[in-house]
Amino acid sequence: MSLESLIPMSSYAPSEIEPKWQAAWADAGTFASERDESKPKYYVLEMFPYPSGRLHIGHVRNYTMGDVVARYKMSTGHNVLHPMGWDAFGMPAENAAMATGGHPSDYTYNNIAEMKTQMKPLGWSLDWNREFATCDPAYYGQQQALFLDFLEKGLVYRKNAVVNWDPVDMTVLANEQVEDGKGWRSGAEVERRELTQWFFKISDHSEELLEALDGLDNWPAKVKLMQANWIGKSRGLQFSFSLIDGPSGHDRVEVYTTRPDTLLGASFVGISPDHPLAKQLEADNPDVAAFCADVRKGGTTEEALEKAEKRGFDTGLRVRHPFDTAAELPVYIANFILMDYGTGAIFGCPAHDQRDFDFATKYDLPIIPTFLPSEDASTEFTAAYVPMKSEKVYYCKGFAGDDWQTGDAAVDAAIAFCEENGVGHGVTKFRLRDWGLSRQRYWGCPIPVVHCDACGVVPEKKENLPIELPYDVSFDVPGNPLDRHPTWRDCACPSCGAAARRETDTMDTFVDSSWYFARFTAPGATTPTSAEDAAYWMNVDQYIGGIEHAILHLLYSRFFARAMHMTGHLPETAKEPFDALFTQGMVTHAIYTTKNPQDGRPVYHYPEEVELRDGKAFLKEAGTEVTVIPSAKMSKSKNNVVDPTRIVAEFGADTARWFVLSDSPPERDVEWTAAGAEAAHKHLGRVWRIASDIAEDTSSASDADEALLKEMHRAIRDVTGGIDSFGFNAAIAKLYAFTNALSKSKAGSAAKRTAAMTLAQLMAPMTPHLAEEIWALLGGQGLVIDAPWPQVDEAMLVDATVTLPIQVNGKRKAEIVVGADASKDEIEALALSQDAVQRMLDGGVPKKIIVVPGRIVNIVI
RNA sequence: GCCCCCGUGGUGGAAUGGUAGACACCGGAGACUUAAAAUCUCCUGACCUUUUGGUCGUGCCGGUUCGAGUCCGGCCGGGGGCACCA
Repeated sequence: MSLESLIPMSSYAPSEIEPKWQAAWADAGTFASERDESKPKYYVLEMFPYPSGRLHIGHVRNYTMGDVVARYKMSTGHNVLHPMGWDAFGMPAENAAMATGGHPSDYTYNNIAEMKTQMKPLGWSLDWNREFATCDPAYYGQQQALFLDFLEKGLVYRKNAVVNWDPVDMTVLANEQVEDGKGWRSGAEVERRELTQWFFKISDHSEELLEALDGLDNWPAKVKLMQANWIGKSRGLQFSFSLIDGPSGHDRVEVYTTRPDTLLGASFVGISPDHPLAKQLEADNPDVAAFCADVRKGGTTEEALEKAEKRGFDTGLRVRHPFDTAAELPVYIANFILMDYGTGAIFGCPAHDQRDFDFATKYDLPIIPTFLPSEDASTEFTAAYVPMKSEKVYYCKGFAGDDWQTGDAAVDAAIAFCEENGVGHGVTKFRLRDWGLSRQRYWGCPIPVVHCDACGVVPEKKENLPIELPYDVSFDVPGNPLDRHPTWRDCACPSCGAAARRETDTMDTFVDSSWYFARFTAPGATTPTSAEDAAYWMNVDQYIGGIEHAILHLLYSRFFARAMHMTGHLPETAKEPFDALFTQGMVTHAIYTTKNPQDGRPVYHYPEEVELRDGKAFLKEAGTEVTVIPSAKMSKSKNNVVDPTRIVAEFGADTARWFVLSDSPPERDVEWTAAGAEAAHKHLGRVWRIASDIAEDTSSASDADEALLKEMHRAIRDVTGGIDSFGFNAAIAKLYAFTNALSKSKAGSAAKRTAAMTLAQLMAPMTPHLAEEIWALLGGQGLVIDAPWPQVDEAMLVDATVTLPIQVNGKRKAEIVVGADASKDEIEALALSQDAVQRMLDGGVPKKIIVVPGRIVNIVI
């Protein structure tokens, strides 16, 4: 035995390979992006992270998907922009400051440094030269400049809006800080309170934001549908009920309805507790005031309002029905009517609206049907009758149009009739509300305006930007530290120079994330964007992020792009900033739990404490059986968070990257399993071994060469198609199949080398380090990332014969192999001659034979 | 409550309306090894059947079609969003 054979054979060692190639890319400046008019540009962007300080496996999946696209586009000759930054303002930093006494700024920048350290080893093709955090004064100063331009253009205004008010902590709470209508710290019952706040006029753009959805061909249909429903365009009738003996200044109640065809079924009028009439009554009547105060308890979310028990207060006031003048309807203040939508007042038709039906039942109001499923009027109503508007129904109390007509037709007819008779007019309304951007918090972008006793609200001068957050603040008491800072609020009025006060509200963090994609095109510009860079790099060709952002972030960004165009910061072509959108699923992980024997409460165990035997899970130390909750969202408190840093240390970045892409379709959730990660690692080791063997192979050409090369071209076709269509899991399945074919092939060394180098190229977007290593091992020129993407030779995809399944009455009975150019008659004859078919026919004649060329034959008997 | 999505073997999943279960995990058998690990080969939806083969099968119920996991209607279950979490 020679000494050499005692030395263990070298093996796949990601800890050596990965830093080496990362250094090689850095040395070559591979990912630094600059304008280059000679190449087509490609801008790929993943939603930037909140710097929590810990990289999450979900981030790994998100950024690896973007990385696959970026690297693939680099290989197809594109000048790729793939930047990274930090969505760095927000509540967690303030909460941390309150909990630990630190400063939000220190907390945030430490987290950024920490997370960046964890991100680097993953080998993502990011251009770190363009990095910024939204809490950098250089960034938010430009955001303040945008705000001032929007203000000047009339895109921003002030009005009153309700917030969650914690009466004990004397502070405004976020929705997530309200639990069951109570403040999360104080436990006090939250009240809805009005404050004057800043708003973006997004509702002016409702129609356009809705219509432009049609042009977003590369957005998921579900996201467009959700946005369309959110914008909520509706056509209806707006008209007034005249008020009988109303308080002074109130002689009518203006209502909006999308179902004017049910007007003769009205049995009450409901107004929002925030309606001017309700406020007037509240001031005069202690009972009304008590009811309104009670209704204002609890949070402000639509969910809370909708789920709350439907309650009303009979004001004693009556209105006259516009058509049935004998009828008087009671006016209720009702807790389920929103002041923000329509006119803040409705009429209730209990027969055709379940909510109104419940309300009428509760307060003993009449239920008057206006249409029925048949002309038989004797049916008793136990629930509201709400057919599809496209369904024809019989109008027993119609006042316009035919007796039998669809709801849609009846609405149109009713609006026309009402307009002719001077009862209101048809109007189009949108559900979309203006975007309230004021936050009564420290850790956000200061709103650059000044309050002057003489001049009112005055915009800050641009040369004074950025209005920086003061560092010397404390978080020992609840509330906004800017409000109680001794000097920061004090300033001179930009208009008259008199002593004035700064606005202490900061901006919603959605503002920060509504234009960062534009800033990445010129992160150092002394204006929000640079015209040349924006023109070259915009739009984002591929945007990737979580489905949880389907509505708000994406809608706000679409609005911002329009507003930035109106103020000269983006070209017209960038009004829809994201050409293609992909929404990826979460990474989940099983939760392992046992019950505490004392109190029966769940105890959560780390995956490392658990071992699996016979399909069951047990605690390693105690041997106790553990309950497994599969596919749960990762949560620190449930001890089921997978730490990418540990995975990279154990298996390498390529394994982590390969696994998060391999098992599930990218738009769906993927469950992280230790077994899956190990399997991915084994496979990469196998690829490495196969390539190493091929590097030393010297066999001559064989008749297996062509089969291998045909397999290779099929792999090129399928992997390329998989990446193009975000079918990463399917692409990886093809790579497994191709690797199996390569491993079993008896082809000569030249063909195998070609196949293995192509395999390296096809794997490079997913496992770039291993791909570079194999490429170098097999004598590839330069870096694999610089090599042009392999091309399919169509001639290599053609097969001489094709296998067709034969069905009888839609069930597969046999299979035939025919020439690729076989005629229909030949195929029919061969299909009929099959034993199984003859048996089924039993001497009879088929009724019909369907031949789908290249696909299937179906014989109907 | 409202809007949107998803549901396929023991598991993750594949499948332009055209052979359901590709590819992988787990499990089983074998090869190699003194042994183990690693690696390699084969098997692996359920039920019936000696082989051959047959029947059932994509959450549930119904429909369209020569043909449905895929399209339509209704239900059940899970997830996302609901405007101050990011």
